[in-house]
Amino acid sequence: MKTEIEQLLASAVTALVGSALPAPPPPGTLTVERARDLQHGDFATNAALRLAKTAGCRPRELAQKIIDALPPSPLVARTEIAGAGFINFFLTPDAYGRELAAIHERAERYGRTEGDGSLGRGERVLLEFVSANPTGPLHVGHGRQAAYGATLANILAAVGFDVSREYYINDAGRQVDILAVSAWVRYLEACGETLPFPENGYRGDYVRALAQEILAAEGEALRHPAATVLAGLPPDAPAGDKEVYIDALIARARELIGADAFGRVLERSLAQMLADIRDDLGQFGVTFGRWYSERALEQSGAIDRALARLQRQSHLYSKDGATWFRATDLGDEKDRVVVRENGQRTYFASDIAYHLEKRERGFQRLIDILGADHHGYVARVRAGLTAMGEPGDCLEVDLIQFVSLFRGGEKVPMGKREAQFVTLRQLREEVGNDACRFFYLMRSHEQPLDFDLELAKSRTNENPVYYIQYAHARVASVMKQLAARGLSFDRAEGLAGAPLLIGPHEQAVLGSLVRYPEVLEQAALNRGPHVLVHYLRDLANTFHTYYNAEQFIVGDSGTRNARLALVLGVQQVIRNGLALLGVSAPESM
RNA sequence: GCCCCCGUAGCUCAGUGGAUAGAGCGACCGCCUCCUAAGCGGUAGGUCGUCGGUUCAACUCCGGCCGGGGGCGCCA
Repeated sequence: MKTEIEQLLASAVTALVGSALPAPPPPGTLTVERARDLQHGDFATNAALRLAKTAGCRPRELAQKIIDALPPSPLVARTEIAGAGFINFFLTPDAYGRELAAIHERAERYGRTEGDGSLGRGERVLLEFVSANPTGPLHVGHGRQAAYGATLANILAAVGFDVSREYYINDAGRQVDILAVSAWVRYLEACGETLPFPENGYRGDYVRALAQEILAAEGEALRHPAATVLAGLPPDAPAGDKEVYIDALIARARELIGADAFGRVLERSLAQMLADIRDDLGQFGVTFGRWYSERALEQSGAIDRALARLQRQSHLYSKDGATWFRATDLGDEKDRVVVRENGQRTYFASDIAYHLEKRERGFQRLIDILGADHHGYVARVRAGLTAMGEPGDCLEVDLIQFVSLFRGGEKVPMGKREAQFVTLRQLREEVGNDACRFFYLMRSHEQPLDFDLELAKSRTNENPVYYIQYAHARVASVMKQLAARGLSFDRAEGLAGAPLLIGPHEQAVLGSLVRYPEVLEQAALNRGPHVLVHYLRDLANTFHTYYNAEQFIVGDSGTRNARLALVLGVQQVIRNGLALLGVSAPESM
């Protein structure tokens, strides 16, 4: 609808070039927007205000010329000049009737666009999100990233982007060795050994579960006396350095049980963690087209290729025995190590290799969704891409602010390495998937989120989750009522009767309903799923208001079908919107 | 010290240059003999942190302060 009006405006202004206007207006000046106030019609444009200076006349005069040049349209009932020079467009009842028919016709595809006419124009986008280290269960912060990423992917796909979703598995570094050694220490405990747990180990209960699996698979073959394990190790924190200690412990484990057995412990632990993460996300309705292994990346030689490419462009140098990337040349605040003194590549090295590889696979746009604590990382990866000859702006990073849980007004303490943290799984089980996804998406991702557990769980009118779902269920209820009275819905008659929908509440519902496609585009452009959440709430509100004000929707035979066409349209749009959010649309509640 | 995010109603937050700044919750007052009251209507509540700048127009853009959160490793 909006694009049709914009096209009218564009053709009017184009017709004025040469007479009232010296030159065609710069792109982006000819936009129409939803009027905020009903008195201002349906759409408004400030084009005359913006073009008045170059036209050399007063805004209101130019507005009149534009109006005179507007081609006739079945959508526009009338126009007016308002305020300093706004042009307001009032739509015909038929304009809404057509859109309502489109909702019925396109059904679950309503709002979706694809191909050249769409916002995305089929551009290939790689959306990488969650990518949590497979060293423990997902926590509530990952949950927000998962909900955000999955919904953003849905929205981008709906407006015509060709979206691929990917999870990058950091399975190559030291942290998985730490996971393995943590599991082995718990295994030794399970065998009956007594030894201190490393400060820098993973101490969550899930590690004990891993130990039990190892015990079941290996028996006591990997058992060694605690004294042998600890002999000659440096002191752990607080007396010593916990990093040094755990590295020594890893080396000791390899030495005692052998590299093969250590590898089996590691593989088993990794596989178990990944299975848990995958299952957790799957239950949350979050799936990926590809789970990309850092080790696979390494084995493919991609990291070597990336480093060679940097070397060739003279972006690398040696200092203190390490190899550095001259990131400061490209906007980063300091240079970054890519190969450590001990010969190991850094996480950053594999990361830029991964991003290069994404480009090589043909993705025009790379979107990373990361926790807010990763913001420093943006400039350096972008610098890396630029150094390798890729456009730095092909990478976009959306940072997701932190989540705080509240229970009865009290903040729930969370910490990653401590045993006490709240997992996504616990959260989902406590409040349910629908409430969980809804609450995660309710706020802008740029805003820290206070997640109120009591509110999310409550089945009262305080809880915003059910409000939208209830509107959907209410329409289903109306249809049941219709059937119970031996009546049926005549779609053709309903759509033909759209001009009968002239009551103020009906107009309000129609006005809200037809905004859906615009809202999707706006949500996509802003990378803001919360825009959709707010819209659905607004639509549900206009519907509930109508429902309460209307005496009896199925009652009057003259308007019955038109009204049913309207409320079924509401139901369809709500269902489509909730589907993008990953929230169910129940038939009854 | 440097970098990022934020500051809007009592609380939680929408509003990325336009017309009289909005919503939910909380508070107060109303609405069920009929399609689900998980609903609806109404009232109260604001110098948009602050000072300056940019322009026809600033909550919105720019700069300085003040306040809150986060980040600055040869960790990931």
